[in-house]
Amino acid sequence: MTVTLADVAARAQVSPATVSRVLNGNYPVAAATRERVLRAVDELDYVLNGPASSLAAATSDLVGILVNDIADPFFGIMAGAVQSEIGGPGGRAGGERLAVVCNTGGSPERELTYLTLLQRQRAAAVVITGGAIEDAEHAAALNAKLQRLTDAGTRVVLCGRPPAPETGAVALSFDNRGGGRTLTQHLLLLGHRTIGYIAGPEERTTTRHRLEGHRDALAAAGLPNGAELTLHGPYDRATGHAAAVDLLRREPALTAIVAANDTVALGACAALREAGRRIPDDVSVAGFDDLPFSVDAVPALTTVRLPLAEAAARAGRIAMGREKEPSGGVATIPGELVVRGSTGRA
Amino acid sequence: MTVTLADVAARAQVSPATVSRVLNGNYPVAAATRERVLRAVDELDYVLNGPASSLAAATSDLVGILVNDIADPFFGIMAGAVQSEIGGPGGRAGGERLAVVCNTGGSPERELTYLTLLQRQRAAAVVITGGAIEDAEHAAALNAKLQRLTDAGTRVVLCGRPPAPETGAVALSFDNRGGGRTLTQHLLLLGHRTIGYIAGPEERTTTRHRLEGHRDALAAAGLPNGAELTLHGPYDRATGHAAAVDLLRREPALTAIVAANDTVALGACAALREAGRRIPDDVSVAGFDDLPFSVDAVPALTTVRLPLAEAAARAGRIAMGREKEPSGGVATIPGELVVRGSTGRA
DNA sequence: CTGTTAGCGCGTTCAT
DNA sequence: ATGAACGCGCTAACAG
Repeated sequence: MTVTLADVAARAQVSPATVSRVLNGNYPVAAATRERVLRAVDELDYVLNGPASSLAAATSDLVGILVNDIADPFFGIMAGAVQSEIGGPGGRAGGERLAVVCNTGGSPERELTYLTLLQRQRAAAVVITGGAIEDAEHAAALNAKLQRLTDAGTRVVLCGRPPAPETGAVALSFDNRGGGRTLTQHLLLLGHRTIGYIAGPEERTTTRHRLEGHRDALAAAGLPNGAELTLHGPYDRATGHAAAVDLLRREPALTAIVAANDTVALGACAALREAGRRIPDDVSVAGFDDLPFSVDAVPALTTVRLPLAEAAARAGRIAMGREKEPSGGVATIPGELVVRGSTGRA
Repeated sequence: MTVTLADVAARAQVSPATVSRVLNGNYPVAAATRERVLRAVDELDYVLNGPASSLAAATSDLVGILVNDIADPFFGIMAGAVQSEIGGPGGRAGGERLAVVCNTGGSPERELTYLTLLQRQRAAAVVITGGAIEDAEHAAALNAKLQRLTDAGTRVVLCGRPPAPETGAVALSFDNRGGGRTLTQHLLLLGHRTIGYIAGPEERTTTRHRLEGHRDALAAAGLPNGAELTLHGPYDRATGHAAAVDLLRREPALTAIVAANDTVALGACAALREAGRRIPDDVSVAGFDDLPFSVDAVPALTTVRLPLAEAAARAGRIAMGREKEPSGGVATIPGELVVRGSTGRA
């Protein structure tokens, strides 16, 4: 049979309440008593029943982390950073909180389903990473859900996505638009005029903002928005490869390609090499995010660095109430242009 | 106040028991009644209380996944694959199970702590990824913990680590030794005789097995084991970079470097380039794992492909009881040599 | 500082 | 096919 708190109490000759207090460390207990209790716990190999204590306390030690795809370093880095901040003192039962990582695959339905599941678990907090899906119906459903979560006392932090006004959720957004603008300005400065753009999936804030930044820069230079040299696709290598092939076919004279992110850029580089184009001599290539492998690309990738780990760590601390929210519940985190070998003069 | 099962029951004019049955779908309920109940659930925005049902049912919908570092694609890929298999029908309450990802950072203490935390949550299953730490004391403690988990009905699957005999845990191990041997054989065949080896951290099964395979191949060719050209370090880029610099200093005449994994290999490549050595003309480089970025390295990395996603998916299915265990509870998964541009004739 | 008393919300017998 | 009653194991008042 499974050993319970009462068993420990009996063995330590104290009341169940005292055992609970020792285990949670929330109330003062005499050192001698505590010692006796801990010994009993040890001797009986007792392990607290999480569901039971969550039920009684009406809160759990679970923290949800929503990601598109945990296998993608972009999300893996953020998930790891959040997790590193949710432990430590402050929680019940030793202060160890558990991270529930939910792969939404970018699906609105799964996003909502997971939030319901986390609500069911009475999660202490939820961190939602990555851009949002731009669909009015889904946005309404999502915001309603966020509202309900925050009403129930679950702290919600958005990391890398635009604010969700009136929901009680805190937002740490990346300045994707500014980053996109800076990147394209850099290329324009190098003399590029015919620039292909491999965008992310449509209907996503990240995609739209980065693209808008690109077009902002183009417009500021008096150039057309290059819509006919803009292709969309998932944030993966295959997209970059296929799109680069396509771009080369459409416009053999292009001198630069901007990719939605570093992974896509890597695919584009491969296609360029296969087509016999030298980087950056014939075609410059730029990415976004500055994922760890980007510095080791050959040539190293020019990109926009997003402080993923720092931002996610901050999101984790805010979710735990260990850092105060930004004023207005919203903060915009800038990206930083990192110029490396993959871009050069046109 | 939070709405409970009883509220739903009242609104649907049925007993709480009936609502429970509808929600869990485990007992027959008249279609009309079910309809009424579901409508009430919807109208009240009712969300099941997870802790309460876990307490009553003595089991939860949580599945633990232990990883060294979720930001490392090696682990991210496995975690994602496990998660993709733990949903679906079979569980309670809609069959959706939640993945609790635990970053151990390779620390034995954290490994044990997380297992206790998962035991506390009454996790339905636990998948432990990556190699084990070779320390008798820790191994004993770990095995005892695994034993207790399996005794309590938690299914435990080891993915990418050697079996833990007598614990009730199923093991899907990678043939790191065979992979290491094959890789070094490949280099020997290309005429390399002075080979540097950048191993992983000491005291880890993965490190030891890959290194043993390397030495097996060396021995079979009648060569010394090359201990003086073997360096240890964490599985990261910095290790690869620093070790390659060191190796070049110790043995300027070396013609090949084998790295503990692809990430380390990338760091070594960078150091080699900085030192003016061409790959593979001057020095061949090989990695291990075949992570996604390896094909895009320049030159593309020769490596040993491990079917991470497939193995982890299988681990997930076994953990859910949806696939039968391998005979004896142990399966060895082979790696596959992938020859690309980073290795050439000596 | 410690013991006593009530539930927390649900699943599951047993009846019907 | 449905209802009534009990208990899962623990925490949180309230006493003392």
